[in-house]
Amino acid sequence: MAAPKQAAVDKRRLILDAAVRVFAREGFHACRVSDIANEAGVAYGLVYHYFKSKDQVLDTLFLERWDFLLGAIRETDLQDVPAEQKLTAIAGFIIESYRHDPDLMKVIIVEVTRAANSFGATHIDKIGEAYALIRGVVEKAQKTGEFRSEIPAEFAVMAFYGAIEQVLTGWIFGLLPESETEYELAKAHIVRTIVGGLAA
Amino acid sequence: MAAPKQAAVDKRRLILDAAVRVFAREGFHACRVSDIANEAGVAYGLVYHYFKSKDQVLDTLFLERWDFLLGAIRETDLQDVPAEQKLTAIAGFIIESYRHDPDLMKVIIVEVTRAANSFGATHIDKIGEAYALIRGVVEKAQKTGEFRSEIPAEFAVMAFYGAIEQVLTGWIFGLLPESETEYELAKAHIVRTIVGGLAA
Amino acid sequence: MAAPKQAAVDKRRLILDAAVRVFAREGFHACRVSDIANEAGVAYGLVYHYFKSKDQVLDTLFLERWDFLLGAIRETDLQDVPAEQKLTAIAGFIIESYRHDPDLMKVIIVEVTRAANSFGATHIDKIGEAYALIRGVVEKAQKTGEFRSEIPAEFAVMAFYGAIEQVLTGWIFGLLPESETEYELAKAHIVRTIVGGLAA
Amino acid sequence: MAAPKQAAVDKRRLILDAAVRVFAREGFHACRVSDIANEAGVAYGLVYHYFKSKDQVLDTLFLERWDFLLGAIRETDLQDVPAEQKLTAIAGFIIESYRHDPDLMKVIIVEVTRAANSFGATHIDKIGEAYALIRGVVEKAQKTGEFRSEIPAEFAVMAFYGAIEQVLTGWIFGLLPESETEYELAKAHIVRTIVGGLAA
DNA sequence: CATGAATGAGCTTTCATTCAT
DNA sequence: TATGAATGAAAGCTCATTCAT
Repeated sequence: MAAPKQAAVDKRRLILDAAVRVFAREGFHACRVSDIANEAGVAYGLVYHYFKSKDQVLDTLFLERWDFLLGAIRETDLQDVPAEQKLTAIAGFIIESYRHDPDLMKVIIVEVTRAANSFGATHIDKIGEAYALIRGVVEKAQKTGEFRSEIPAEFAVMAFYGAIEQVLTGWIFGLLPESETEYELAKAHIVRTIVGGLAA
Repeated sequence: MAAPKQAAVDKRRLILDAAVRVFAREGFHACRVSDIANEAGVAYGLVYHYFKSKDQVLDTLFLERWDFLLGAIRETDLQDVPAEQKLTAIAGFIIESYRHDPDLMKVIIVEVTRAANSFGATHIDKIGEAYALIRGVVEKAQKTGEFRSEIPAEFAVMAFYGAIEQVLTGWIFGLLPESETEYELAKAHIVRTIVGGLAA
Repeated sequence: MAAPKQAAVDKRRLILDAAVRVFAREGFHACRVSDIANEAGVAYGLVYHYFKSKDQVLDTLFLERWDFLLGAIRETDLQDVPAEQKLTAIAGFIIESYRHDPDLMKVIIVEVTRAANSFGATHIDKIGEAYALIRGVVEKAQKTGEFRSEIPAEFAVMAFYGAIEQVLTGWIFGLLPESETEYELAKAHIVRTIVGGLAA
Repeated sequence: MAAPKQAAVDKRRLILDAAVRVFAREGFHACRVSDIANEAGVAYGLVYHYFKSKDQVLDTLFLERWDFLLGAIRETDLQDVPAEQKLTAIAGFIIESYRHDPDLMKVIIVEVTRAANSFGATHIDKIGEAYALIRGVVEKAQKTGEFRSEIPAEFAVMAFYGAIEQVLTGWIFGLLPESETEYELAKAHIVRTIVGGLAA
């Protein structure tokens, strides 16, 4: 799948990037393949030259990013630092992903991660892999006594990941203010909430 | 718009209930109106006798349930109990909603609450209302000193609500075990995580 | 078909009159049977109590009026007056019909008289009857020498009837000014044009 | 919008020509888009590749022909000949249009020119333009004394154009005999009637 | 007579996908 | 590679008509 030629312009990349914008703006179901082609400035037959179907375009976008995320989590997990710091790194990575390309994260959350009847089902294993990795972090912390064992690791993971996705959803829906500062604050606040708790 | 007659069988209700099952099983976009009619055991056109469009069926389902949820949160907020107890009540109500009708909550979360480009946008105000009510609970607790003020209320709300939705998502995707006991544990764990934190 | 009871209100008549307004306003194809019922203030099942179908409503309206027109032409033809006077009477009758109920004449012209593929075909004989009667007037005038025989009677009839229908069409489309005076002038002008010609 | 390539066969033209036959045979409302596609021997969707809707197919047919008619009238008006000769040319052009493509003229008259509630309303300006041009011819003739001023030009136009349309309607309904000779005679008779009058 | 819930065939339109060039 | 004309299945929606009450 690596770009076979790296021509003047990589049309395949052009199409993928255009698809992100179109999926984010109109939604996967609402948009047409021709919208993607128009956005990319190519004939829409070309989309089918590079991808088997409209679905495969989204699959590609998701997998590219998600594998990157899994890699980042794995790497983080290898560090010899407190679990809290690891969770901060993971939350930070996801929020940086959003900061870097909000449209892509919007598409991934809205069209894949929560789409239980379509892409969410297709990629359930990949999605579960992320949860499993984070659970590893939590479980280790519980063993070392950094985290209390009272709360099952699975629940802890869901709370942690759900909090992140919800903050992103808040930005996506315009319900939470967005700015460089807000992004930074979000990283800290999420982990502080989940790890430290709201109680005084 | 309420059933004007309450005949032998309320066909309108029959259609709504069938729609929940069909939307949950196949997804809103993937299913056809005829699937709903078949599931309800009524003629195709009757769906359009009671509802203006396929969209309106989902709108109706969402609003019915969401207004009920808003009412429950408002009522909870009136109680003179600690914030933690209020959050437990709210989490409890949502999880009970899921226990009572998992299909309906699946549809609401998957097709509305996270559907930024379609129904989520339509019902953004209603959705935001729920967040605002929960924020009220948190802010009051911060004023009384029950919760620390360090974490902005908006973030706290997102963490709390996101954790709940994510647990539900875990059940929906089959990534989290489901049972009567699990439902009960979930209520406690979520609030304990958000309020008490994961740290030992 | 005579009103069987002549009740407090003749619902059948109510429906017919409502149909005229609705057909005129929205067109036969564009309107729904329920529009007629609403306009008449009755349940739309009642339309089917009095009429076999939507088509039959228009058939009834057309035949009622057209038979009246045929009667008027026949009567006119019996008079012992110059052909010009007869044509004036016929044009006068049609224009009076329009003045009395513009909606009905609009419906008859737009939905029947020119509707070659639907009601025009159904009622072709009735329509042709009118032409035949007028042709009789012209032919007699040609025999007596009042009209010149150069122009075949069929053409003369088409010119005469076409001129009238076109003036009505002008009113219907709002391309010709409408007023009591205009109606009177129209009667005279049409016959003067057809009989006397435009030439100085 | 003109065929950009002029391929082996111009499918767009094929569809338009097929539509004329189908509209004429079955009527605009009664026919289905698939009838047009079948008649043209193309796939269903191709109609929508070239036209936005079924309506637009008829719009296109009407405008193509009507603009041609307007051009012909304008050109005729520029000639320095008696008004009677101009009217003969105009009537001649319309009748030639019918002779050349009876189906198209049938469609234009039945589905547009008299369809007060649908296409007639849409194209009211274009239709009125034709009347205005003819009125110009009449008014000039009235100024020069060729025509008498007694009859308002608007009425004269309606009589003239109505007579033509009615003769065409006669052919369309099969109430008037059709033949090459008849077409020629019609041109002369119509103008002779309107200009010379029926009176001896 | 009168009602309007219930039916379902049939329509227009959309759009992912194919394929000849 | 690149194009966009061509395909046709599939879906939402309308509405004339029926019928139980």
